[in-house]
Amino acid sequence: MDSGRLFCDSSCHGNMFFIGTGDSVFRGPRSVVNMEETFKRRSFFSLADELFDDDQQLPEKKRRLTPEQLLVLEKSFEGENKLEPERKTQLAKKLGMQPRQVAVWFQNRRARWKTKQLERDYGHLQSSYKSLLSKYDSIRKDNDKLKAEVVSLTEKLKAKEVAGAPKSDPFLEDVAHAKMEDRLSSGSAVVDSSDSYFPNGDYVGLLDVVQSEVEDGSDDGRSYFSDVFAAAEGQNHQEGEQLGLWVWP
DNA sequence: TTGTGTTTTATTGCCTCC
DNA sequence: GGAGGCAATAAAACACAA
Repeated sequence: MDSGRLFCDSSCHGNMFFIGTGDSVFRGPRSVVNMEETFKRRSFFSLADELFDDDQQLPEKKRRLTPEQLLVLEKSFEGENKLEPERKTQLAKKLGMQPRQVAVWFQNRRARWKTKQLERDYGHLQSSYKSLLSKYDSIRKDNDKLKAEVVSLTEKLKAKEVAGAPKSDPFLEDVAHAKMEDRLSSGSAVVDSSDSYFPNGDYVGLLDVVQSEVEDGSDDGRSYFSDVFAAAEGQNHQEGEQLGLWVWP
């Protein structure tokens, strides 16, 4: 058996060298300059003479931490996920570990926590997006419905004009115009022949403008329902903050 | 038993902060 | 410039299906 022999053959990986054979190998940096430093930094085999016992057996394999050690480390991590030097030393002493080992455990634990957190954040964002999308679809449908009503009423007004309806009072036209704008901007304009603000008025121009804006895409629908989107975004903002997520400003 | 995928422990190199 | 953090990665340990 060639235990303890330093070699670097085809089994070398990257910048590593191996001591020992088969399953029991000790890996360290290939660089000779760094060897001594690396031996000092080793956690399980922190010094070269720790590698082998008196019987010249193979070095101890990398071992997992005991459940007791993990429990204490987890509790400590729960309290504070950053490790100040004093706490590191205390934990190492208490658990019979190298301080470096404790530091590495915290580092890896932070990495695991970050991964889980990203997964959670992704899930929350996905559900927020779905909820917003469904609200948007519903608003879009309402908008389509209103557009259809506008078209229908426009046609009725045109027909009435052709039939020779008398011109209305210019003052009443102004009032009706203002009311129409108000109802359109609030998104609540439901107009039918029995409840019309414009018994004799000519609002084809106004209606054409509204209709063309919607059709040519110069308005994405949000300007008509800005309050709804603001509410949805506000809700999302609140939810995001509650969940500790990044939220748009 | 063995092959394969996942988790855990550890190293390296780079970056930032004091 | 040294200490400490993080991302990327290696490899042992472990889990599990075939």
